[in-house]
Amino acid sequence: MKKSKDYIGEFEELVLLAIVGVGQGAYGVSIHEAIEDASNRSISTGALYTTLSRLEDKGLVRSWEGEPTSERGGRVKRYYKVEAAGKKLLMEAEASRRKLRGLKSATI
Amino acid sequence: MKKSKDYIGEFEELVLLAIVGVGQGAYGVSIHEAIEDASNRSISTGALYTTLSRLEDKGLVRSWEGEPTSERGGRVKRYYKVEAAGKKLLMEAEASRRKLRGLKSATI
DNA sequence: TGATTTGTCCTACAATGTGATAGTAATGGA
DNA sequence: TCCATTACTATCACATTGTAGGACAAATCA
Repeated sequence: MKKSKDYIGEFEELVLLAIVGVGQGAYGVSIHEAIEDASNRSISTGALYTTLSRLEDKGLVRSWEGEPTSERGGRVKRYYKVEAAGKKLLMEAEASRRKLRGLKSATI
Repeated sequence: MKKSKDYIGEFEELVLLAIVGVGQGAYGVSIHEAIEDASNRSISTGALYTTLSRLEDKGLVRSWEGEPTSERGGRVKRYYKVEAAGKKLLMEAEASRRKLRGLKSATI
């Protein structure tokens, strides 16, 4: 876990939000699906796993392996959970935008 | 004006929001100040101008030179305004996040 | 066994984010 | 008048993020 900067990138934020949103049982495929649904853009799985691993390096998410299921091809899943540090950054990102939107001339 | 992607980066979004928020008379220094105030992090001017120029290349903002003022050192300012395409991307970014936050388990 | 399915991970490159630093035009005062 | 000072914009080079395209792994089904 590397020391993290004090903010997160655009895609990193989507990934964190997706993990929180999916909740229990968030893993690669379900996270991927949540992001594609919400953003209407297609995300390569490579992009997702790379980002997940960077987020973990920075201590913003934690992951662990589950049990293999008995579905066909039911390979072991890696589950993800957002750490407190990750939630804090999510809130800060939102707060910054809210402040800017709150300026007198903001109309968006 | 290059063809833009269908989303904007984290800092780009702050810059766009700041321009909208500052409104009439948004220029380098006032935008810089708005972002630092809202985000509680210090932004180098280089980062800002580089980003402004990229946003303009992508057609998301427009800029024009103002008149020199009569203040000491009152050099010509370059004013900025967010174009419709920029506002659209701002709304889409917000919409994606809102959808993710709206998932059943979202608690943030 | 081997084709198929569900999943994860790696690699290489593009785009974005950043500090450091330079440059330009105006003013004010010795 | 000329230079220090002020207000601002701009460029460079490098770090960090974002991304596609496969490769790889393990389980099931026939």
